[in-house]
Amino acid sequence: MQIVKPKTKDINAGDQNLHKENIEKRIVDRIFQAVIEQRLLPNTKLSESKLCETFGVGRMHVRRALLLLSSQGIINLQSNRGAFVASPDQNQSNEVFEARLLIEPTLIRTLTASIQALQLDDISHHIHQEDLARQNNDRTNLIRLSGEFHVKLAEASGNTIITKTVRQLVTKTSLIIGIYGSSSHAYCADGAHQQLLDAIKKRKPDQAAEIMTCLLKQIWAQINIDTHNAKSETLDDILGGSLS
Amino acid sequence: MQIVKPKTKDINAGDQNLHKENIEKRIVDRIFQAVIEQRLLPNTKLSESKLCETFGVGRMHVRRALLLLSSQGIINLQSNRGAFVASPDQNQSNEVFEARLLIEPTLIRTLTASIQALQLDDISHHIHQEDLARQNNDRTNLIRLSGEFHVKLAEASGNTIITKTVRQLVTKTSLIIGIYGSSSHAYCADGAHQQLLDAIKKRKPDQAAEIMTCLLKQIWAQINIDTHNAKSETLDDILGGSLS
DNA sequence: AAATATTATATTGTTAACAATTATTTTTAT
DNA sequence: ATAAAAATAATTGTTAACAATATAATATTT
Repeated sequence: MQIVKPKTKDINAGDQNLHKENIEKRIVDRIFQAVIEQRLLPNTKLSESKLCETFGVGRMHVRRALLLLSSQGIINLQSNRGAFVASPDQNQSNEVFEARLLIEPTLIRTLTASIQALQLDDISHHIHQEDLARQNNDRTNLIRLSGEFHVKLAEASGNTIITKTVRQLVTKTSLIIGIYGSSSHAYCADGAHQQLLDAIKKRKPDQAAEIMTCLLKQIWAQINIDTHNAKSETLDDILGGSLS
Repeated sequence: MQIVKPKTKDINAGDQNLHKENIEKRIVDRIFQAVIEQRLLPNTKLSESKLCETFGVGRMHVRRALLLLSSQGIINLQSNRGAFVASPDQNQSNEVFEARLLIEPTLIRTLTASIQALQLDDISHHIHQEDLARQNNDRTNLIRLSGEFHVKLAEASGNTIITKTVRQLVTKTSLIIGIYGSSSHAYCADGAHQQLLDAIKKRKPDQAAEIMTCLLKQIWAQINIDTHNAKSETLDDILGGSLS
């Protein structure tokens, strides 16, 4: 028997080849992250050539990534015009909160029974970081951490389908807050996450679910208030100041 | 002012141009449908050239559609090998049922309060069709109708996010049944859908949610039984018959 | 004849050129 | 100077050729 001919590709297959298959998904993740952190605001145009430069990939991969983002409602693809970060209207915003209210309280309820001590510690540490951001009035980080808290809870379920769905909803929530949220009330109420954690630790599923419900409803209500205020302000802006 | 030059494209823009922007999504829907109806079985290879012929579109659109299907877990893309209809393993199967148990009972509970008479009639008619299929031992149609029943309920919520999520879960369930389900118990129990409808009509949210929970658990349990049986059969097959 | 090696074929992955459309700038006319 | 028209540039959409890989078929060796 002869010596097996080494396949040059497999030998030097380090990180590059491992990830080469998921270029589109990596681009999608990066854009997701930028949306969550509100570095990418609604209606921002995502031109193909710029994305090619940014990520150092060919146009094909960028276009495929944009298709994926479009299918998840994070961007809108306009024919012959390009890709724009989504700008959810009132109706879409309601859909997001309805979906979150449908999923997350029940998720917490089931989680209360199954969650492990290690995961609880991780979440506890996360809440501490949120507190720091709040103390420093670091709004950007606070929005990101608030969102990631909910994703972390979903991850604790160990269910990748649920995790993916929640991440999508959280990302859209970031967009909604970016559009409609005032600077004052754009994230989860102070202490709510700690209360949630306590209820889980005490293994009180109904209480935990109730806190989650209140939390989400509060954000939703605040956004509706902000929207209402923003609309009247906008009207003034459009009509302009005094005529003198 | 001159007469505006007519744009030839817009004038004859019938069905063709209207839909031309969503070629990928239309391909995705067709493949979804084929999976739900179990015409496309797990591990079936979807070659690009054949799909091009089938749908009469270019390779680019097919490849983009395959990417979307892959991102939803309906197919697997293997590098340089092609696209294969997903074949969920035990773990993925559990994730699907856990997700359905998380979403659908709560969905029904909220639906009980909000659903309209017209939608109830539509669902009633749907159940009648299911009964017909059952009487005729038309397993293929029964699986399709059973799945569509759950999608119809999601649609009744008026929430496109929920609808999309449920459709995805139902489609995966069809795959799972295709793999693990025996011919006898591969769809929702007889009468369960009618019971569900009755509970909704009587505006009993808890009862409706409970029925849905039982229904899903029953399918899940049956699949686990079937899987167990299938495994021992497979072992015999692999080892072969007597040695004489 | 069976197993391996080699060649040929078919399929997927990528790139680059081209076509179609939109956005921008320049020109022209009032 | 302003507004419409024309020309230019930039961007997106599509196609087709090419490269890389895997599968199938053929030939070779033991």
